[in-house]
Amino acid sequence: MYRINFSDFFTSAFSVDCMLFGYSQGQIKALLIKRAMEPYNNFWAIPGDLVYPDEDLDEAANRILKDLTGLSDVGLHQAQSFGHPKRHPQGRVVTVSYFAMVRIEDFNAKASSWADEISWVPIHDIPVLAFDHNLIMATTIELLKQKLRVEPICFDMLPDRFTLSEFQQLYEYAFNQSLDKANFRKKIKHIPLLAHDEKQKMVKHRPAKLFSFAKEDYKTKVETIDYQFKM
Amino acid sequence: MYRINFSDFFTSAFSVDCMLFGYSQGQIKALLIKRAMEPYNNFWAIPGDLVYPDEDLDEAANRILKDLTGLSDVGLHQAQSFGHPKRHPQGRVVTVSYFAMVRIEDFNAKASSWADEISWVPIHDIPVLAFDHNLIMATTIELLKQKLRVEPICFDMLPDRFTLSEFQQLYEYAFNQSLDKANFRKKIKHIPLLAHDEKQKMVKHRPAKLFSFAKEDYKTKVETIDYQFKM
DNA sequence: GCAAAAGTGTTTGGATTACACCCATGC
DNA sequence: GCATGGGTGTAATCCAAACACTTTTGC
Repeated sequence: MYRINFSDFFTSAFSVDCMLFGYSQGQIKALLIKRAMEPYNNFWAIPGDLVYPDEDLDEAANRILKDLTGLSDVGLHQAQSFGHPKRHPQGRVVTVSYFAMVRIEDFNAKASSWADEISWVPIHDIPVLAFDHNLIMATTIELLKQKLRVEPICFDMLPDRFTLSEFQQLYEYAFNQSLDKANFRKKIKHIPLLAHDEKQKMVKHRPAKLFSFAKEDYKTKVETIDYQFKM
Repeated sequence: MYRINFSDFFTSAFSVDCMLFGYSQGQIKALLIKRAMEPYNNFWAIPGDLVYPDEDLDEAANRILKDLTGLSDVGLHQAQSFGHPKRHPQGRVVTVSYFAMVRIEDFNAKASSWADEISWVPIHDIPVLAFDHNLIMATTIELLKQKLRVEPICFDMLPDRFTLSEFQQLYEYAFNQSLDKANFRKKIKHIPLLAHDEKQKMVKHRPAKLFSFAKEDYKTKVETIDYQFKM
């Protein structure tokens, strides 16, 4: 029935690659680590790790995220799986890629046992990476962009309180096109935002109003009316 | 560094589940097989198989498709991976789900070594399935619906020559809502279709014109202008 | 002629676009 | 006062929904 023994199928390992995306200085950035071990020693890579035999995929992704950032309860999104037989030099390792959005300012990502250096790199300037990580990165960034269009995940990257221009610039960077300010503001009218009395400070022009995303209102809208976030 | 030996990670297997979708009698249907072996003997299940240690994931998906239908060169779409440690009773098996569209009339799907019965089941009437296949099926159907909105994959399910009403009914069934005929025809104006002189036959009403999807024109449009299929 | 579905035109209101203009702040 | 972005209004246009109507076939 099979050309090998049944038990010979149970000789593979799994890893989870966990992409972190954040937003700062008008750019969407991905967290990369510099590997401090073979193979691909000293190459930039996507944070990832092997999955324990008794661990669920989501669990492993959360563990890696926790190790790297100290954060838990971050919304994780599964992207794609990659399984070329030769993709890992030390054996058959199929990897499942995940991604999550974080606020870069909220924490200090720390080097962990597998890395001695980390860096936030703009998604439009990704260098050559270890393994097949360039393929994984490119595929995942495409998925991120798709989700930016239909889910309010941008607010997980923006600061808790943000200006409408910051919001706009995020989309301008993601889709690499400039948008008309007035039209952008009309387009987002449907999104439940909370306007604060607080204003921007220390800017040498008219200070902008600060907003936050009204998550609860959003959830209610989704459940009650047939609301679909759209950008 | 790890709480188990490095070699103990290489004790897992992975499988590929390969959902086939087709369209007949106004319904989108999925191909299910009745298992003819333990575990879950006699349960309906998604066709799938273990992946050989030297086989890529896409390759395995193509192999299963070929075994089942005799078809190759079918557009396969990767959906999601499922890895709960207890999802398979015989060991750690992570599964990657794929789906593909086929023309049900074009071939006779045949029972294979793992199944003695197969059936095309409307996606709105899926029974209880083996393993965690209900979860996999539901997730994949959602993805199918998403792709129906932004990629011309419906034409892989429709007959080579179809009427505009058949086309419309496919979307009506998928999204479970009726659509206005006149408006539907305006909405699809942007899709490159080829009108044939041929007409529907053997119908007791005005025969409808037959169309096919102009795949080459579509590709050109995507490459030259910034065209995006949208439904 | 009648039933049934194919196929088309018109009106309306809401969204999208381009563009112009005013406002508040630091220096 | 001026530079810099914040913030808003308007008119033209496109698009989608609702609905009515004509056409072609079998019986």
